[in-house]
Amino acid sequence: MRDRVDPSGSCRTKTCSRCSLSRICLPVSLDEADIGTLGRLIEHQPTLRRGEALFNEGDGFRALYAVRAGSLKSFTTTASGEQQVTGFHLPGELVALNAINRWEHPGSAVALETTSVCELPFEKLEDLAADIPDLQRQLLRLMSQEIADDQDMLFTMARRNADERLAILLLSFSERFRQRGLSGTRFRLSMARSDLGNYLGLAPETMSRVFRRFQDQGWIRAEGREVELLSVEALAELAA
Amino acid sequence: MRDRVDPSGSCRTKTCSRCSLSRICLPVSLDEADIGTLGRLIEHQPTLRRGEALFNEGDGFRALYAVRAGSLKSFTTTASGEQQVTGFHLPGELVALNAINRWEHPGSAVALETTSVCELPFEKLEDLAADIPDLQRQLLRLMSQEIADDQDMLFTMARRNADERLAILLLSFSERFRQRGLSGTRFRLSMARSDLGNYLGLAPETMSRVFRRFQDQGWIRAEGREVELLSVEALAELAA
DNA sequence: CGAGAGTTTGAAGCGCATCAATGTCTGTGG
DNA sequence: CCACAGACATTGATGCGCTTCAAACTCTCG
Repeated sequence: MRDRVDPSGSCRTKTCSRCSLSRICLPVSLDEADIGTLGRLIEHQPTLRRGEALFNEGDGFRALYAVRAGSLKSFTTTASGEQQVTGFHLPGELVALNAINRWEHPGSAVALETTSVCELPFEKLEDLAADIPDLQRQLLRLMSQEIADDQDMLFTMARRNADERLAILLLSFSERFRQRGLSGTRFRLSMARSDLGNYLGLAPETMSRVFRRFQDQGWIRAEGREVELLSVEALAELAA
Repeated sequence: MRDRVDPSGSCRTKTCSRCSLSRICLPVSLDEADIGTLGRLIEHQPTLRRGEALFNEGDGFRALYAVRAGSLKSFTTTASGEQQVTGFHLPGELVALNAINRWEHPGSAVALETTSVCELPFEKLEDLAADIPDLQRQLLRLMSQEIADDQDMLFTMARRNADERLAILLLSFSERFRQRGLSGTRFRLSMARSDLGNYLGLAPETMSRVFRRFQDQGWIRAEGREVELLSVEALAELAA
């Protein structure tokens, strides 16, 4: 049996060494000793209820956050009050990478369910990265990947229709759940349809219609927030 | 008189110390000595003609590039041959930040006019960043800003109509030219309308129509690739 | 000067947003 | 445990903004 990553709760101590997420989180590629050092950096591991904010747009930036369990959405808000969802964050993923330059959060992050995170004070993380080459490299890699992913998303928004966008998103979640040792074909989306739609630049009504179309085609089964992918191939063809 | 950055040609030597772009490029916030060290990293300063590629999608990643003079566009290509422009790069800006993780370029970069760049071998840059805390910080800041900018662009694509998109783009260029000591109200766009449109997720015909609308409103004057902003206020209001 | 790329303009159609109404879930207090 | 409120989801009808197609025009540069 393949190694499994327990996505909820097996990292109860303020250390990375015994955290089941260490293979997909920041410590990836660090050796034992360095993982220990990194773990000692963590000062707080706040737990948030559904709807609670990890930070708000405009807040001062002090730390990066690694999701330990649960999930978050990031979003910006316009003057007129509308929201734009910029991303969803699953266990092992880093939040606030966009806040480093201005030393201020350009958007908010809110828990989509009961969620706990590891707080990584950024100045200390920087100091540590200067001492541990592998950590520096990993930080740069994660940020580089975030840039590549965002640019991919730009392409999706610019050139794909509603069906293709949803197919791409479903496959993205599938892959991310799989990496975390969960099923890649059956999972629970913790966010509302309207959040998914907002992220994809589509109205909630359109989301609903596309979900229906996919079900009518027999490609997925969706009951509320539970989703089952019945034909990954069909979705992949749409996404191609 | 304000300091001016000569955007073309005043950095003829393989050093950052005497480069007029050092105040907006990677060396920002480094001291004299460190700037010298950084400059010694530069091995090549290739010059590209219009249409020549700096690198192609799928090429191995070895170095970051800083634009010295001229301009580039980044883009990805689909299986079916269509292009998606992911960015335009002006002097002082870094190219290939999206290639670090996979050690491979996820897109191509092509010169929009005669363009020269400084090649920064990445592994050496990493080593140097570990020695020079300010350099490490600057690298992380630049990448963080790129993430924030891309996410901003995502918002633009998801929620803005054609007029608003063009207004936002024109103001972005205006600001970037201004930072480089050039006029923020009169400048030459080195890329085709179709590239601008592609970047904004709009058809070339739509670009043409929006340009016309802006001119009819008296907000801009456009003759070919020369653009003059007549009412920054009107554009800013659209972009708000 | 000529050719090909880039631009403009008009006409038609389609995809998605919007509006409106109904239906369904979730969690809370009686 | 049930009833209810409020958020969320679904479905249909309509309209608008953009794409697409087509054709003429105009740069640019070899």
